[in-house]
Amino acid sequence: MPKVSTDDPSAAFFNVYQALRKDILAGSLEGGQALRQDDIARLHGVSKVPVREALRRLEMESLVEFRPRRGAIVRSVSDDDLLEMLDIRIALECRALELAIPNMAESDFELAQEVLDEYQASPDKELWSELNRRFHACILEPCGNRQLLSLINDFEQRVGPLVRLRVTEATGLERPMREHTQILQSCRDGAVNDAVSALRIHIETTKREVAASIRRRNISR
Amino acid sequence: MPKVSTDDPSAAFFNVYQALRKDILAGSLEGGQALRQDDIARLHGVSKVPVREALRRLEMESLVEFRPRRGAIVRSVSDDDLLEMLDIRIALECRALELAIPNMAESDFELAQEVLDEYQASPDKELWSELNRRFHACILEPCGNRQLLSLINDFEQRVGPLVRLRVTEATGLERPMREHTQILQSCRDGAVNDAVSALRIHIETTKREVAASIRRRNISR
DNA sequence: CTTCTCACAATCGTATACGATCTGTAAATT
DNA sequence: AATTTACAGATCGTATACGATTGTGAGAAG
Repeated sequence: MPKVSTDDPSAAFFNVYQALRKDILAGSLEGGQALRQDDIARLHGVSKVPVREALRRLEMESLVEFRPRRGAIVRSVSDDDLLEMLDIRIALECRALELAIPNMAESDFELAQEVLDEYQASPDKELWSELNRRFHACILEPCGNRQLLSLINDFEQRVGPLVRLRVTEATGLERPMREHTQILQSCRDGAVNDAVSALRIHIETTKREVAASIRRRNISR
Repeated sequence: MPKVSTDDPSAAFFNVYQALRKDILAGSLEGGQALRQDDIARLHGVSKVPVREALRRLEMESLVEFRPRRGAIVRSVSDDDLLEMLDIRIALECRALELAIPNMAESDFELAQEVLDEYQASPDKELWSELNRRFHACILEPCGNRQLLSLINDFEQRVGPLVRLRVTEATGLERPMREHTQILQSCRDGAVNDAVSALRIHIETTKREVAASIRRRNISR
């Protein structure tokens, strides 16, 4: 018996962290909601120490906010915050693509094309956002900059669900598909500037859609 | 008697966090060095709980690394990591400048010019890096994107000291001064593309200097 | 009926306590 | 002599305990 001891060393902290993060990103927890340490601890069958570590980590991610002597609350993402994050995403993804293109091999193009084909074939709206995510990951991954890819991934996880709430349903399949195809073609051609500006316009369009959605909601109040 | 109660609420955690962060960024703690929780706790006159919270926060910043059951160590920044961070800095600062220029007022130009004048007048090498930091902050601040500025600031704090170790002494005053002047002039002209590509070249030059320094060190081993 | 005061419950932030695991050293075995 | 085993000290990760602070509701004053 190996007795590999699958027991995670600092598992308690990490489990709480992941659970809270998942719930916050999924939107199950409303912004401003108080996160009582004792409750969370009991819920996960641990004590407060790992809970506080998890909350501190989430605080660093700006997912929760500590108020002195009043504990942690779920940080609500304002409209401005969301638009700011989209601007940052433009910066990060465009740079990544710029660095990625010179490194792309034929197999990268094929992989990206497969994702687009799957996209085309999928009637399921639920899958679109996942396929969109995979396409972006696919063309950016060759950049070889792990920290950059990690940053992009973090922002995607925070921005993605919020954007999906507003535009994915409305935007349809046609426009993103056309833009993705054009980006991939420019990558194939090694046309760095064309590809980057196509990607930039692609994300800027999303940003404008989000801004429009926000505008409409604010007007109709 | 106001009895404002200057006592910080969660001061213990924050003091430890800032002290450790300062030491790590300043390089007083070598990469790989073990950070013993009990020692740090005794040193700051607190218990382990705030220490662990501080370490978790530093872990999120990739400044320390937790090894299961073996505690935390100072994360050493590899040469590749440093070059990666400079690439990210290019992405972030160029985007910030692009967003900033349309928002710049005359007073912004004046402020930036003052920094450059101070630069010119300062014979003190120690001040150059600080003035360089202030110039960058100055022209990027009008972008109005708080999260972006915060990200840029984080990277500056991590990259700055490491870059300074290698290039500041060698590069002199003339080249940065010329590049800064040109960037500011393009900003004044509202020439966004010129300003951004000048800034990009400015940072890329730094990256090349760092890469050259690394190369030389590796060859002579 | 409204507003202020005050005590009590709830919660936070941190210290202390304790089992589990790791590391280093010295004896024991091959 | 080299490698393995055994044991002790150190350290980690977490649970429990406790003072401090803040919100809250009942009762008194206006």
